[in-house]
Amino acid sequence: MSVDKEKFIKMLKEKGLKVTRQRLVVLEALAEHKDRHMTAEDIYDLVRIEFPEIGIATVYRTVQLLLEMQLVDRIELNDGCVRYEIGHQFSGETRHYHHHLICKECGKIMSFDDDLLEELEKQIEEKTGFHVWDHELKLYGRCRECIRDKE
Amino acid sequence: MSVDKEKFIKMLKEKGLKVTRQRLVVLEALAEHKDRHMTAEDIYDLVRIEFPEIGIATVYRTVQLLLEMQLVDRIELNDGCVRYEIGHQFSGETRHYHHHLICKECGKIMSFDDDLLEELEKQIEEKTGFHVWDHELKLYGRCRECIRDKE
DNA sequence: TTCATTGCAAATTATTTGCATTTGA
DNA sequence: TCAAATGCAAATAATTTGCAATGAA
Repeated sequence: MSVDKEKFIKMLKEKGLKVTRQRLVVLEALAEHKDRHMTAEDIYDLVRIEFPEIGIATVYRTVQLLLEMQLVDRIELNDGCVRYEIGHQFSGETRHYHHHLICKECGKIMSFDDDLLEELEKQIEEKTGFHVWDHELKLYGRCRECIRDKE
Repeated sequence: MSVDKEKFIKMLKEKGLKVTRQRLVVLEALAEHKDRHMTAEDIYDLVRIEFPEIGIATVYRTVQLLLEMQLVDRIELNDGCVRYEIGHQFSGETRHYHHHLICKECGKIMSFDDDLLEELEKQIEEKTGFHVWDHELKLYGRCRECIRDKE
């Protein structure tokens, strides 16, 4: 965690931006809940526990900044809510393939990593001339637990 | 186009719902602009040309109905707008794999069909026990035209 | 000190809802 | 005829913005 924080601080300074407690606290909340895929409200609620004075506008502004810095990713699960998760890039990986398994029954979201789409990207580039930079894959279905509970 | 309309009318009647001009006009707008990936506002603007009395609430309600009937799909391109497109199912295909190539430069959205992910789905089911019903894939990058213009 | 950042409240945007009126079956 | 559907306007929800006060460099 603290390594991530150092990186963030360095990046802020390089950009001539200020290192504020608000910014650090929002980043921490995201880093400590990689799995939760939080909305801005979720982050706000979490962050207020240790920083009650923070305003939700600051959370939105910080999340926006983190998106621009490519430290977090934005996900929409077609339920109308925008969610944020700490970028895989940030966790030390080279290219960030963040795919999601979304259970339509319990709403749980699982992440998984895979390189299978590189072949597909290559084919698309050859066929259409479209150059792929990044992709996002969502798989909807039923998770193991929900399948078991229904049997 | 008219075949689609007949199918929709049949489905409405089966559900005991009424066939209204508003519903037909919204469906038509979507069918005639498969490629446009329109927001509710876009549909509203289009539909008002030939039906100025229509209210935007009716557009929202109709689109909602079409989603429930699985005649249209919902897409979010991570630009904050919810968009709708006539379902591939509706166009006669069996399973609807609607993938999108999104150009980050000009914003153009291209659809393409592919079955390559069936193998991936199989692997996921084996490894995680998650049963996949449907998937959605978005590929971000630069389209052929934008690449050419920059050279 | 000094300008970026913040918190607050008001504004904006997208979508939904209540209700009186209209309309399709 | 009569419940379902519509249009309108008001309500809600999510996000953004203006601005005076605050705080990091």
